[in-house]
Amino acid sequence: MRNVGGRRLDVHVDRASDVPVYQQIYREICAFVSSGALVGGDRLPSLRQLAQDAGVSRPTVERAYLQLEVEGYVENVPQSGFVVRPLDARFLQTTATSAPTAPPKEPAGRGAFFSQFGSDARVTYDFAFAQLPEGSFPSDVWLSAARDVMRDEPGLAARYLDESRPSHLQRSLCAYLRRARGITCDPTQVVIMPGTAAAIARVLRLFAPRDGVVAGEEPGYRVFPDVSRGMGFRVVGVPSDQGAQAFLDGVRSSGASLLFATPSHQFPTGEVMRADVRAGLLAWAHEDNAWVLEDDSCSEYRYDVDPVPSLQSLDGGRRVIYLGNFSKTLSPALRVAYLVIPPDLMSRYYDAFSLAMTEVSVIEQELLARLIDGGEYERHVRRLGTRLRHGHDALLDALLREFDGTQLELRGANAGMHLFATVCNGMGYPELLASALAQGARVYAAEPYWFTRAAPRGRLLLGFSSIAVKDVAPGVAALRRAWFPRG
Amino acid sequence: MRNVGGRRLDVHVDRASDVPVYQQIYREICAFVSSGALVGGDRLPSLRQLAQDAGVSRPTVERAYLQLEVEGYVENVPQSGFVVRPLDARFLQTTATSAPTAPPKEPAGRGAFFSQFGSDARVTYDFAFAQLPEGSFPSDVWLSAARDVMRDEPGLAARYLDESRPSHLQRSLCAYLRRARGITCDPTQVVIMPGTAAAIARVLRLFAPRDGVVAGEEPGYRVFPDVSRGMGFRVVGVPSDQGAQAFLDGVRSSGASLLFATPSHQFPTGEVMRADVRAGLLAWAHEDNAWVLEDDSCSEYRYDVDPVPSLQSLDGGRRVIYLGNFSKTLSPALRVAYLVIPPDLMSRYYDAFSLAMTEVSVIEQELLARLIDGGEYERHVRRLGTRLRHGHDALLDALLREFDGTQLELRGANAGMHLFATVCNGMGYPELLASALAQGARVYAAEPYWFTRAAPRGRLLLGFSSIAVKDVAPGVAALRRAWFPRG
DNA sequence: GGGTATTTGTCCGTATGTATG
DNA sequence: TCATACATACGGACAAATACC
Repeated sequence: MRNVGGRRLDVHVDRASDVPVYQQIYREICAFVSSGALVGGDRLPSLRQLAQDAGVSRPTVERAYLQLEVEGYVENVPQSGFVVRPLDARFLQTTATSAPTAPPKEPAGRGAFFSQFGSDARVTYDFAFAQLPEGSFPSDVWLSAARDVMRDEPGLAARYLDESRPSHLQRSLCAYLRRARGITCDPTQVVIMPGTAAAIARVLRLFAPRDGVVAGEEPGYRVFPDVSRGMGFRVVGVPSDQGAQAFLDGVRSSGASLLFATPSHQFPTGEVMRADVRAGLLAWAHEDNAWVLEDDSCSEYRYDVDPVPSLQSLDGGRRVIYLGNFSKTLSPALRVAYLVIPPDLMSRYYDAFSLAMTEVSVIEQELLARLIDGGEYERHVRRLGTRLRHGHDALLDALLREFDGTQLELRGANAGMHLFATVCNGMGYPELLASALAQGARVYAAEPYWFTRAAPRGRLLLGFSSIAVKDVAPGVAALRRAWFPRG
Repeated sequence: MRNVGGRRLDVHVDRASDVPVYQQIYREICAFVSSGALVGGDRLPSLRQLAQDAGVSRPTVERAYLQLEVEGYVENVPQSGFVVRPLDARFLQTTATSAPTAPPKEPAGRGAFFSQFGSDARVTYDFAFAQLPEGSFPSDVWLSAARDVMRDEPGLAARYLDESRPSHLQRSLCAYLRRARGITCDPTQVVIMPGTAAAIARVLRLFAPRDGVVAGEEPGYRVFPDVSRGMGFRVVGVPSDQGAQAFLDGVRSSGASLLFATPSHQFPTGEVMRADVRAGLLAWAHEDNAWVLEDDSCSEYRYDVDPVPSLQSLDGGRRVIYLGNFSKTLSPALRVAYLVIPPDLMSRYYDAFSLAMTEVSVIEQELLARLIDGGEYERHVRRLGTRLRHGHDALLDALLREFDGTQLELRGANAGMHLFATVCNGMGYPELLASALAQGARVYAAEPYWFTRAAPRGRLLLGFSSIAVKDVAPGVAALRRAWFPRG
């Protein structure tokens, strides 16, 4: 056992430093161990010795040694001294080598993908399609509900959630879905998830890996095929833009055990799934023991008639997994979605997720539940709906005024937050977007929503939810100048 | 084409009903279609005809017909009439059959699992081990930060998040982890996840399905093996309670490419991973091209020395994936955890999650970032730390007073939120818990934290984080009465 | 077979009670 | 408290399709 107490251990203390003295001593000895200057079996200098050598008080050294002992660098032999433990220092990072590494490069295209949704100085007229109007979030009722939660439930934040009983939000959503969407279910069937993608992934977990094929509307909400493929499923695209027969044929021949669909407001076409198609879909699900994952997002906004009923309500919730969220009504920033699991899937669900804890802030859950119970949520949705209708009417008017039917075909009017347009001027997607941008207007390509076939030309999304009503007419005029300059 | 206009369609309107007249008409016709009373090709009565028959005005009928048309029950032949579409009604739920189904049965044991964490009238002294003190959540700074966010960022809630740049919270956490835990990373390496389980699942997604074996400390945080198995991994348990050599041997022979570990505060034993073991672990990771998932939860609370450094900092973040959360510092109800992905895993990460959107409320993220930036977070953690120390000291004192070393062995003192105790009275787990409960005290079995081997007898968790200090001494006396009645 | 009367949907507005802010 | 907005129900004028003479 080498006794380092013999030769002097060179510990330097800088009293001017911001780092406490005991930490300086601790760090230097750590560095000696990492660098091999101190090796296993070496004895540290005695407390008094080092205190004297470094010119500090004994308790200061003691504190450093205790830290070293707790961390296991040294062993404290009672009434004898501190002995360094043997240690394989080859891969220990010393301060010298811990230079900041270069930030990892992100893949090409990622930035472009996200920044298309970001702000851009060149854009005067942004026909964004899933954003809410600036300032539409009900901050005041939100904050007041937050105050109430903090006052009424002081223990909520401290406790781990007790998931043995349905939560307040599960019960509130169950009642809301019953009166608003005709959904019949028990609160235990309601699952709160952090966003639609997470909800889709959870549903897919009930199917992997036995049933390898799933189907989704094409064009359709892109997240479904992306998540499915990421989890190892094969995804069949069922044509959602070529009529009822093509759709049902596609479903029947898909061989899938799960179909993702948006019956009350197809994304991106904005159309309603006809009653006969719904009936055919349910017949398929019942006969082939398959399931429909109904994404009911945006069903709240309907400007000519009442909201169309959910597929789940037509089926009595037997073969339909229901999926909704708050992204289009309160805020996409909330990241809250909810599933209703059919009774016959619940045992599968419990097998996989019986002990899973919720992944959504319990505080925000309680808050949401109160907004729903108190009726503030539905009032807010109604108010927002009329606001959106003004944007819808303005956009539709302007488009019909500036373009004729041979130039622009429109689908999905009277609902949602966007129109689905086909521009018939022969331009490809990059050209359509770039020429609009050159006139100060931003529109969005529908191309990404095809995922197994090539997208047809000229399909665009024109959102009316976040653009100011006064900007709609000049924005549409800009689009006409961009696409039909001689018109 | 049958003309239903000929024979009268029996539509009854109840003017006393709460249901609007137009909806009553709509519903009745829907029911006729579902039941087959109206079939494909039938013509609906004309607007005027039905209006007269039902005794309502024409626009009312018009409204019902428009709803039916939008939903696709009928086709509108312009200026001619409404024709019913053919439809396969076999699986359409009619109102009669949609009786509420019985709530699905949950599996046995689920309720028991969760209710062990719930409240229980028999419990006077609850030594809960992961709960925070009632009222410890900083409601006032939270609410005031919420107000600030709503005021300063009115657009935050309306916009979809732009993930092309690191978020505020990513940057704040990066700086915090650097100063508090010695972590060197770029903000792009920080991933915000909705809870620890979700974070573990995301890490595992980087390894599936090529590397089928993962390893975890045993006993250890139960969520890791549960999530891993749920995702199809084989989990090897590495003994964490049998000394350094057994642990390192276990790691080396595991054949795993990922090890889950809690170096700064092993769960549940509460001990610190010694420096020599850390060095050996890093050597294994570097030599075998394996990765360590370091769960640094609870590292903030250390009552004798400074918090012990993270394994990630010793490694320079090369082979260590760092995992932290706010469950033990702010609130488990928040459901926020964070990962730091090593640079050499980032390309794999981008491959899988490049386009993934965050799953944590952006509002809460902004709020957390402000608490961190403003120093309120660290102040809160310090304040909570001293409060927990009082509980720790009281519990340790009481245990050493009531029990002697042959009756009760203690581990993991001076840190965390619980002590790891071995009761040497020959009782099994049910008996230990039940006898304590009979005296009004609740303690927690460590049994679930063994997942490949049988748990040894008598290991318990005694939490000191949420019990009132004044209750500690009588609670411990109750335990002594329960376990050593003659003592 | 063409003009006309009738039936049909379509579009315009208005009144009223209720809920909202 | 009161003005406003909204949902519901209603009536008339118009135009296209159809049936009939």
